[in-house]
Parts: sequence; C-alpha cells; structure tokens
Amino acid sequence: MKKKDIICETVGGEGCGVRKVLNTIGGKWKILILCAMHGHAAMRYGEIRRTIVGITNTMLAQSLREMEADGLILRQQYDEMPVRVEYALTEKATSLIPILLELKDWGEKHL
Amino acid sequence: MKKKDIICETVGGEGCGVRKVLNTIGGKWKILILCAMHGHAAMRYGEIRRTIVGITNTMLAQSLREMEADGLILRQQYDEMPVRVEYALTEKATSLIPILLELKDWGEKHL
DNA sequence: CCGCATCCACAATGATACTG
DNA sequence: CAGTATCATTGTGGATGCGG
Repeated sequence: MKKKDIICETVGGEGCGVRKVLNTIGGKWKILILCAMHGHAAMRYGEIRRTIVGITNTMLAQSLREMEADGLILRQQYDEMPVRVEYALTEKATSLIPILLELKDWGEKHL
Repeated sequence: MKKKDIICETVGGEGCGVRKVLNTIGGKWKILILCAMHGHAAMRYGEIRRTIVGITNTMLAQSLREMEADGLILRQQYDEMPVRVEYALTEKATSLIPILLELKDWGEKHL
C-alpha cells in the first residue's frame, strides 16, 4: 500500500494542507469577507462592512490587512478627498470561491 | 434582476449558510477531526487523538460531543473492561468530506 | 482506556472614541 | 471615508488530576 492511499496518517501538522487553510482563512470573518466580495470587481471599505452582518471596524480592517498580506485581496487607495479605497479579490482568492459556495450549499441543505 | 442573481446581499446573518457552517465546524479542530476520520469505518478515541497533531483531551472530547449533537458523528460505547468507545462519521458528515478535500488541495497548491 | 471537571492563560473579538 | 487606538469582554485552548 502506497502512502497516497492513506488520506492522512496524521493531520494538523507542519505541512498539512487543511491546517494551512485554517491558518489563512480560519476565524470568524475571513470566509464571510470572501463571500461578500464574490461577484464584485471591486468594493469599497464601507460597502464591505455594510454587507457583512455584525462585523466591526476592528475586525474588518485587521482581516483585510492579513488577507492582503496572504495574497488574497488587493488594496487600491485613491488619494482623493475624501479618501477612497477599493478592495478586489486576487486570482488565488477567486479560485477558492467555488469551494466556499459548495460549503454554503452544504450548510443550507444540512443545517 | 432576480434576487437569486445576487450571491449574497448580506452575509453572516441569521439564515446565512456560510455562517451556519462556521458555527458548526468552525474553530481549530473540527475540520481536522473530520479529515482524520475520513476513510475509517470507525475509530477509537485514542486513535483519533494520536492522528491529530497537537490536540488535547479537552478539545477532542468537547469537539466530539458537539459534533455528535450536530449529527456529524456517531458514538458507540462498549461496556467492556476497560471501556471501548468508537466514533464514526454520519452520512451528513461524509457528504462534507469531498469539500474538505478540495479545501485541502487548494491549501497545498496555493499556500 | 476513555474522557470529564476544574482551573487558568491568553488570544480573539468587540465597543467606543478619535484622526488624517 | 477609511480606518486606528484603547480598553473591556468573551471565547478558545491547555494542564492537570480524577472517576467509571
């Protein structure tokens, strides 16, 4: 029996893909942010905040910064008056969306 | 434009599927538990614990109880001496596994 | 062997007010 | 408008020991 036949001898360790995903988009808000931005070419800060029920400035700003650092979103600042900032999903994030939609469907069907 | 054309007017509220999923299998361990149990007809407590790197008794026991309450796993206790307890995935949980594997693949490819 | 109970540390999240 | 700063609160996770 080859190693590939075993799904996971152990999970959650160093190189575990699931663990990496959880570290990147785990937590209460990041997945919701991705869902909120799906289908929009670009969204402004306030627009995202209004879309996500219950999120606070603290959490939104912090999540956006981390997701930018992880290469999931792009931040574009326009130095107008007043300032305008737009966020867009990167290709990496876009490739994740279909999976999140499946999760959503599963949740609606089973929960 | 029909409402269905909009992915989510708002997300994270009452009936939001994604929010439900996060409430059910969010957190640090539950997704890993599901991955660990995938492919096994039944697993004993200690076996699960050894499979998941870093998990403690507290978190494993608590997670298993909650997942049983949510209908994701079945708990079968054999009153032998010493006690033997086996856990198995329900059909509901099994239907979630493919999505988790996609997440895992995404993580390995992109992170 | 299984896993619950207790107690505790710290991280995550939240409310509020304030700035460029 | 788009955040930051600060402080309060909650939640998550861990160590340890006990009991069936």
